[in-house]
Amino acid sequence: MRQDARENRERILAAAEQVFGTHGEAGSTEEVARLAGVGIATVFRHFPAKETLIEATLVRHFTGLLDRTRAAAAAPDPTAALTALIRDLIKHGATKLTLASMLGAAPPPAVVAAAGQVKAGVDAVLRRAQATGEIRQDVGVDELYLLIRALTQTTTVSPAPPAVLDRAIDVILAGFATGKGAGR
Amino acid sequence: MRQDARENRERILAAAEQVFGTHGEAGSTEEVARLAGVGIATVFRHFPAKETLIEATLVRHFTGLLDRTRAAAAAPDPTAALTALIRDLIKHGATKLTLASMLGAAPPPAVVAAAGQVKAGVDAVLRRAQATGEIRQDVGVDELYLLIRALTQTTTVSPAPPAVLDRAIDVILAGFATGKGAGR
DNA sequence: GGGTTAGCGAAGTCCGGACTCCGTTTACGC
DNA sequence: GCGTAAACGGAGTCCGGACTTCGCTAACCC
Repeated sequence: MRQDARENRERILAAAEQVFGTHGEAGSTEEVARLAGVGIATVFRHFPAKETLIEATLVRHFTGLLDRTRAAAAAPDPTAALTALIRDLIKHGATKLTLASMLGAAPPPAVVAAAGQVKAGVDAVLRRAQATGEIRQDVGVDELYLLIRALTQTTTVSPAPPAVLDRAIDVILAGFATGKGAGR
Repeated sequence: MRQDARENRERILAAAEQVFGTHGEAGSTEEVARLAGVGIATVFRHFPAKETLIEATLVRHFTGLLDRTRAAAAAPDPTAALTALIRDLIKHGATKLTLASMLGAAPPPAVVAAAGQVKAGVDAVLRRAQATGEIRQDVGVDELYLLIRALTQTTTVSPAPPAVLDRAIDVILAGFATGKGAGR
């Protein structure tokens, strides 16, 4: 592959993350092309269909999340690492997880695999924190991941004031701490 | 207004809630018409633009939520009422709150008003529960409403297993209970 | 029960966005 | 530098979905 082609591909993916992240799948391919500074034909040469472009954008995005998750797994204090990871995923890393809802019921295997790796990474961080006894044992990564996804998605669609989001995350963290049975 | 017109209007709104709730704003007007058992022109006669239809659907929906909220405000045990309301809004009542994200940055005043009433209703229930001392004082309705919206939206877009959702709600409820400072 | 008119549905028009064609440009090996 | 083929961009085509038109149907009033 020629070097300019490689560069364009990267610029298209970056533009796509921006556009689809902001407008959801309603974002148009032409907008992506304009933002990337290329012609629309170039977009379709690299990604034969809009769906392909979305898929590649998602995989790229999840790969970025995976890096953050890996870093958390290696941090010294397990519980602090977990809470920091939760904040991190919700506030910075996962800005465009909304994308995940764009493929509906049948996401392509590559995306499922990438998302699964991230979830597995979060699971590892969670278990390590549970082992310290500071985090409840009776909840698993499914619940945590659901909550992360939910807040990420919602704040992406309609941003909440940072202070509100912070306190909402506090509530979740308090709910995950030990010292209280199942809520009710 | 003639009686058949009124009936059709109601059937169209019910169909719209179904269609837009399932497919988001990607749902087509034609689909709504088919589900309502009327011609597409009838839909446009009652609601001159798709946006108008969506707006009316949202107001109708929020009105339904308001009823549930009012009922909770009148229930005997404040804390039990709050937890039940949270579950209720997330699991049954708010199935299509996703719609709320459909109008983007500038929702029509009627929708804002309807949503505001619901939020005020939730606030009343929350304050009553806080007065018992069983619910943390350092969080407000903003955080609660954000979490409800988040879970509602996410589970609408990609349903989570009921057991997972239940436990996730438990975590939130535990986070709202007193007996632990701000999470961290 | 008959006239009137609000209300109806099917068959359109129109537009925006996904995708293609083709003449031109430009990176890269010699 | 120059030939060549990979890569490009803009001007299309095509389709699906929002909205309109118009001849017909049937509720309501008397």
